[in-house]
Amino acid sequence: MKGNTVFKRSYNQCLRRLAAHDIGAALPSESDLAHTLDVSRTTVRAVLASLAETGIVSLGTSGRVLVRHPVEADYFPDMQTLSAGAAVERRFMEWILLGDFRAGQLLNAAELARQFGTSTTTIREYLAQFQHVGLLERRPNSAWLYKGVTPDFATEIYDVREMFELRATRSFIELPDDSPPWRELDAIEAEHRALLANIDEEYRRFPQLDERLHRVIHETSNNRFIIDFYDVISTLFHYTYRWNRSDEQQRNTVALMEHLDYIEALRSRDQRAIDARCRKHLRTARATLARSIEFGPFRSQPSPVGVST
Amino acid sequence: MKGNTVFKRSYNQCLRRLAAHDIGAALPSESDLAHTLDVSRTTVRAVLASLAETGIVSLGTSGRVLVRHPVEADYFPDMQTLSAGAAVERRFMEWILLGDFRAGQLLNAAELARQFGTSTTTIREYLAQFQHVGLLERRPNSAWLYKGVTPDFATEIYDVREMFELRATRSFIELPDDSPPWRELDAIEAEHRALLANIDEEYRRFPQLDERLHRVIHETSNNRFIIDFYDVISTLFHYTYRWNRSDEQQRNTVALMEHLDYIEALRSRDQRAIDARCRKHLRTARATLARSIEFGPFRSQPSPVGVST
DNA sequence: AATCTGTTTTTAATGTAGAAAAAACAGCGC
DNA sequence: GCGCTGTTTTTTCTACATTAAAAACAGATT
Repeated sequence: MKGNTVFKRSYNQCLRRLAAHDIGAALPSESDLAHTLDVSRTTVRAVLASLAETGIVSLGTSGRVLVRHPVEADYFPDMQTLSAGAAVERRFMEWILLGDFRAGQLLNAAELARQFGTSTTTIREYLAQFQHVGLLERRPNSAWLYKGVTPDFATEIYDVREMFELRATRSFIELPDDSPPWRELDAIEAEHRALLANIDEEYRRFPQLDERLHRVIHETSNNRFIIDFYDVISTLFHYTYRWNRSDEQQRNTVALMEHLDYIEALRSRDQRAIDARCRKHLRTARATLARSIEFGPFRSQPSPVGVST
Repeated sequence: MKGNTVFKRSYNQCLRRLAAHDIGAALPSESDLAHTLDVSRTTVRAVLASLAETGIVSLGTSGRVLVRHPVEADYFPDMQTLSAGAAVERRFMEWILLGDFRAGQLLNAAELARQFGTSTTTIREYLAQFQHVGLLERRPNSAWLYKGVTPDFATEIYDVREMFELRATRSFIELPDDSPPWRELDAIEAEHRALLANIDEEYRRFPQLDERLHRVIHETSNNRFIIDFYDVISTLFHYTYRWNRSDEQQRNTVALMEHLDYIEALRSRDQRAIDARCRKHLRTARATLARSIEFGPFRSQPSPVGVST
């Protein structure tokens, strides 16, 4: 039937909020909570009922009142707070990109469902979505084909990425200096310098910063296709990044410097300079991905499940 | 449960082939048929069994033999030969793009299922696919939002289209003159001239020719993202084309001429000329879409309410 | 040995059911 | 009127069941 992950997530969120309240303080109204937790009042009521049952809140004379602070054991495990679909997405990405899975192999929906502990319906829905990442191909009335993160794939995705990012810089430099994206760029630049100053310790923070820089640029494009495509890139790189950890600090340092050059070019608002710096950085990133593909995913835990040839 | 559309489609295909056979002639082997119809032998056997039952073939001394030629009544209606998913796709596109449906409206899966005569599962799977066309937005645990074919949408889709098509011309002109895409271009050009010579009668054939030209160019890109995107464009335009039929012949004539210029530029392999002609044509096409949006879909199915003006 | 056909086993497509969540409704207090 | 809570109605989500189609298996025929 239907999992109650929304309830569990809301319950946990609610507990976190209550931790800041004083004992005996009155809780906000149901509609209020519904709005802050971004769920329906129906769910809020279920949460409140459950909290009352656990004895964390109780009905005082004028509304609900906090009886005791929540402890660690009151929370639901984090794993259970992802919706079935989101859970499948994560497990699937890890399985396909970090596991022992080769281009050209066929996927079996029933097998995956068993392994991930969900129904085939959920698996199917997710696989269908995943087609658009370009890694899966559906063969009607038959299995799914994994096309693999091959050199061809890298070329294709980077060709599009370059077009889109260059285009996005055009809209970026149209914005006034005091617009939110430029403010964000200031912050990003500052973080770059901070990170470079302490690169030996913190070089692992690079991917998160990289994502932030490229995303703020893409988002100014105001183009849903460009932004959606960046979501694909972002997800993908989150996983392929782990394939090759050799020279990681060295590579991140280079990329950070390229970012600073790129940012400087953006500030100059000189299209030619921007194109040059952007292209240069993406060339480096493309080469990094190409190397990662040579390495391939770690073979730490080969799983023979759901595989056929 | 599961529709038998594969069976019906194969049955019809089989009948079409038999029409060319002589009475008494032996049929090909099962595996042979399975290969030519591109289905499994299981399906072929079901078709053959059904044909035997209808008396169209019978088991002679040495294999199956054609008894009588099929007549019109033997075929299944074409409508039934689309898989549930494909049928929903078509009905949905017609409903959303040709029907009275406004940007910002919410879609109700159960309602759609009832209206289309399928299950909610099928509807859901299709709606999920449809997100990436950029016209629908999913709101978890709630309805789907139709974002509408708005001027913004037109701008966004054409911005990407222009980038992609220009990029595709780069790979196109790399190919040798005698490669299949250039052969196809020759054929397309010839059809353009033939159509222009008889434009008064045949101007309605333009969309099909337009699709052929742009597709052959996009496909040489060898980039799955570019090709997938052209599928989106192609589907979309197939429907929005019907929104505005004023000056149709005039508009098609202009577009055909622009195509010929574009083709000429491609032959010259001069990038600058190609860019100019391609951009010019896409500008025209973009303006046509913009005009269509002004007209909107509210013409094909006049509302049953009130009197005509 | 290779190809054909008859049979059995798997797997994907899709409808249905039931729980969770949202949305709508209704009465109450101010 | 406005916001709050209790109740009822819809709608989405997801497990499961069932059938169509594919794939695998096996004997027969050339």
